[in-house]
Amino acid sequence: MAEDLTDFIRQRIRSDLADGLDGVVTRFPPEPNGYLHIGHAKSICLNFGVAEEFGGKTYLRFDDTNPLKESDEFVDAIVRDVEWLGFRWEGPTFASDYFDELYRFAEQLIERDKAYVCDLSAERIRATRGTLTEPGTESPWRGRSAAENLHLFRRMKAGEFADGACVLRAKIDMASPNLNMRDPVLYRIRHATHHRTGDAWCIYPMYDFTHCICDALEGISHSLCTLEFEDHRPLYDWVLDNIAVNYHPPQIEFSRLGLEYTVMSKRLFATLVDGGHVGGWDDPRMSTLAGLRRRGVRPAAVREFCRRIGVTKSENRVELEMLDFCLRKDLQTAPRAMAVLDPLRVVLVNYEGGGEVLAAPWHPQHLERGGRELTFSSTLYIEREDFKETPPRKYRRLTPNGMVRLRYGYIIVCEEVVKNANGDIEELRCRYVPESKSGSDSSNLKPKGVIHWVDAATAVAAEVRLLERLFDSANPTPATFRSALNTNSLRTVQAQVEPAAVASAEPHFQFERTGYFVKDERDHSAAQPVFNRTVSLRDSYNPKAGP
RNA sequence: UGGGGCGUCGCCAAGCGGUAAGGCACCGGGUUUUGAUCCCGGCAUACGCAGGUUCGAAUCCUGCCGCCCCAGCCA
Repeated sequence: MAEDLTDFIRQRIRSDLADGLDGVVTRFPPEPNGYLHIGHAKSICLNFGVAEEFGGKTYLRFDDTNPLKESDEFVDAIVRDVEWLGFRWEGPTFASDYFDELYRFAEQLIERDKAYVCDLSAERIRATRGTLTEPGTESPWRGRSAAENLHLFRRMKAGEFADGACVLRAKIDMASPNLNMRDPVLYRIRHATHHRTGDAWCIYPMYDFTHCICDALEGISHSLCTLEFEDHRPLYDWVLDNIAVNYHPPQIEFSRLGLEYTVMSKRLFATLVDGGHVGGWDDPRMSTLAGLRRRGVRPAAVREFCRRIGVTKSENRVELEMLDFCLRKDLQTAPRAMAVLDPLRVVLVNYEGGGEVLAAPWHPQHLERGGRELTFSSTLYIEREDFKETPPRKYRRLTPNGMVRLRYGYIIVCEEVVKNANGDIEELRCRYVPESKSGSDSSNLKPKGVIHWVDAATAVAAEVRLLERLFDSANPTPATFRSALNTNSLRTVQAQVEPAAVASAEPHFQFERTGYFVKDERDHSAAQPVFNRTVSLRDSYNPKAGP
């Protein structure tokens, strides 16, 4: 598999390798505080992708330094999703694995007079940080001796202080134009049970102190992260420059994925889940990996998508069409079946056969994959949409006295439209052309259209979930995403499905002319079939264009 | 009006001083018992703007303009 990706990160790695770097080591470092989404897939494909391409390795490292938000449930979900995408990792490791070492480095910083225990409240720290245009002011505790700081820090660790009583701060520069360098907090007190270390600790290191050290300890050759951490790089470097480590990874930033009609934040997804706006983290409308999977998206499609969007430092908002293209491309090889989503009964007035069976391949371009049998009888269902009393321009389906071919079956001609008292069409009475049987057609008739159908006698009733975008707005923001929710994002219909699709062990199907569908991983059973529409088929029907 | 980034076709994105790749979308046409797939063709005299350097600039320099990120004891 020759890769030809030339993004700036790969260029940088090639250059480092040419300069003597002895191996590529990356890491994917999620906090286990939620499920992964497709934005994470971009990072996963990048980190694991470059390691694979350059013969290196990738750590799956959980950044679990905030016990209030993290849990094993999320660890398990993340492991499952990365595995699903098809990547193999070193570890997994946890930031909490390094709590002892981290603590020792913190003491080292104190001994070197590079960190101090500050008794200011959170509010005072904020107030004295200054603003974007004004420098901050130094904490009154900044001048404490190393010995006193060490003593205090040990008491913090021993649990002698309440949450918020004090913190450990880096001693850098309160006048730095970079707010992150104005004596950032390194450790805070949290009397909370950690999902892995339990109650062993009551002080927890902050991200900026933790991440760079974990990278160094694991020998990460390229620490790839998103753009919002650019301002943190000086701090990343400062920490490693001021402790006794012999290795200092470079942090390289790229832009996160923006996708139309969705949000890209674990926090916002959590809000949707907790607020009951969706069925859970794996709701098929969610752009979480679990949601995409349940919707019927396969890992190859996600990887293809990530390959196509590239890696740069530009802000971006990718159109949904790009994702849909990748889904269809991947599913193009799925077996075909017929399902009528909105059934309209058709009675063949001149059909007297019984037990007739028609042959249909699983895939029209792969006859070697065999096929299935379709029963045929005098009562069928067709798509309500496939009949129009007054056809629009360029309509190629059934009309009064018009003819159409039933896919893999016969040509039929509509002779009568039966309506109920409300004027709604209740059934169509049609004549079939006996000599037009698919494969042995001697009728010489050339109908303009071909439609899908199922035999009412053998069709299986199924719940089909038609999923639309979760938001009406192409760009929902944290401020607007509640009001931007699309209230019609889930439409459930009672469909009639060809029995072979239900009987088959295959989960993914193209229901001809209506899209790609998957058996719902939670709710589907042979007795009560439930399908989700992964993506509709491309539709170039344009009555306004052309002749 | 601090600091850090980014501005190439509707969207994504190549390009790294030698005269604008590719993909998605869109528009034509062909094949087709899925208005699908597949195939062929079209689609930036132009690179945020203005100057400058150069034989030559999207690429270098200067100055503007626009957009994004940063004031958690979150990551």
